Amino acid sequence: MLSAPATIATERAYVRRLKHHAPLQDEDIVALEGRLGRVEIHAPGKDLELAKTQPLFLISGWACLAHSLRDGRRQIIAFLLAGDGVGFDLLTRPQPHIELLALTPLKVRYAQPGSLALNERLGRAFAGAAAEQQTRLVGHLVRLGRQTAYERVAHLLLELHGRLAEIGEARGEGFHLPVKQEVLADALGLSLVHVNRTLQQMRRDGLIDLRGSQVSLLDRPGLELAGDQRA
Amino acid sequence: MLSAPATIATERAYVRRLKHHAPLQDEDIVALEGRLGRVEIHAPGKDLELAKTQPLFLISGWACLAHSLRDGRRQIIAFLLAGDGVGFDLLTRPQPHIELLALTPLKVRYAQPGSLALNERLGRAFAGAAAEQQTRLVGHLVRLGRQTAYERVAHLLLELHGRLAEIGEARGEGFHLPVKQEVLADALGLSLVHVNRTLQQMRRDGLIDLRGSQVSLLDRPGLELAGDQRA
DNA sequence: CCAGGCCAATAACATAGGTTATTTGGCGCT
DNA sequence: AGCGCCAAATAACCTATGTTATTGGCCTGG
Repeated sequence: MLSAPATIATERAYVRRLKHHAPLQDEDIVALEGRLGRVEIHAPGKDLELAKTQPLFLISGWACLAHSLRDGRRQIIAFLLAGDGVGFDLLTRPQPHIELLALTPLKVRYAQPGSLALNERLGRAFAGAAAEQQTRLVGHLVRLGRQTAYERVAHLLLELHGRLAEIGEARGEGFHLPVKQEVLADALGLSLVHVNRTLQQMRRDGLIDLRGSQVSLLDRPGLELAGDQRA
Repeated sequence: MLSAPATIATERAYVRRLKHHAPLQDEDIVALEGRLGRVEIHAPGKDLELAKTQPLFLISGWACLAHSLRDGRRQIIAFLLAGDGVGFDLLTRPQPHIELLALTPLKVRYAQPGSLALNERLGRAFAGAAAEQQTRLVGHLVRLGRQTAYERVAHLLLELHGRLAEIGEARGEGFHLPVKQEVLADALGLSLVHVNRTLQQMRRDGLIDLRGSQVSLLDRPGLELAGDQRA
């Protein structure tokens, strides 16, 4: 059982996420919660060992899925935020050589192994959530394949802001971006230095404000013009 | 009903594919076939309008999923070969702005809309197939984000050869690559010219042989050294 | 058998982005 | 208050890849 209201709100980001994709009944939630287990907190930098662990939901904090090459190059496959699930269904099913990395202090809740699609509605909810992740994956692929550094950064900032807004972690046009530029670089397929250059340029262009790890999207139309990838 | 044995073999590439992921019974196949419908042939260059169409299996030929940006830049998300399904489950579920493009004369077989996971076994088979596509998608992402042109080409050639071998369309270390270099470029996030340069270089390095659209992997260890992305 | 197209192959040049190194600016710790 | 550390910010230089253009082979249609 959960205690304080504030706790409830955050503990259940994943419920809101799932409800977003299918109209879940109270009984579904109960059934789902029945399959959820212990909560753990991990320190930033911790590798959660995707391959060996049970599926889990992110309660709070940022994580990422990353693939490292022999020589140390690293590609971040996806960012994971509160409410995101890992290890269910398809997306984020264990894959060779992919690690699940805590980027901030991370609170996760583990689930029983095996599908949590306990009924039709939950099935649709999980499928919807997985499809959403998949869409983001494709967007990321397009970024890496065919967008310039400037476009990639703009596109990623918009994506993150949108996702954070959905889970109530944005403040208007601003949000907290708790990652080093090195991490952005590994996500965007760029060098650390060039990420910095690009951020400076966007700052000079008046598109964003950046102080510490606080970002503000000052000129959303401008950012969308720069980053959007519609046909 | 199918007529000639040769036809059976190719018509059912998707059955072999699914069996690869779960031990299907004859009754499963029958049930599945019952939900499959008309066969169509499309000319190269044809956009099959992913969003408007039913799910389908590729019977023969090559296709791709592609995303085009406003200014004409294009990113190929995935290559699709005989036996691959499109529009089922997650991967290749209709997504905004993504087109399904025939790269060669293409024979496809449409399915009833809705899930074809008619039972437990079929469900696992489809999930497995989707997971496989997903793994490839992630591999592609790493290619685009963190590999050099040379590495990307090597990695893609190995992937294609592997997939073609699985469906009996490779000849030893060689295979037919029925796409223009422009298409490779759009898949690899490179320019046409640089793809050509890179192929020439690999040729000079004795890694591949290239005559017309026939490719041979002359030095597999060399290619793997160049292209593999294991940690 | 020639003309036109298409695509691979090159060449020459331009640039986005990578690399290495140095400086600056917080910020916690003693 | 001063030290040390880490990450952001810059600078200078380098290179992989992009761009634009030209050429040559090959096939196809007339």
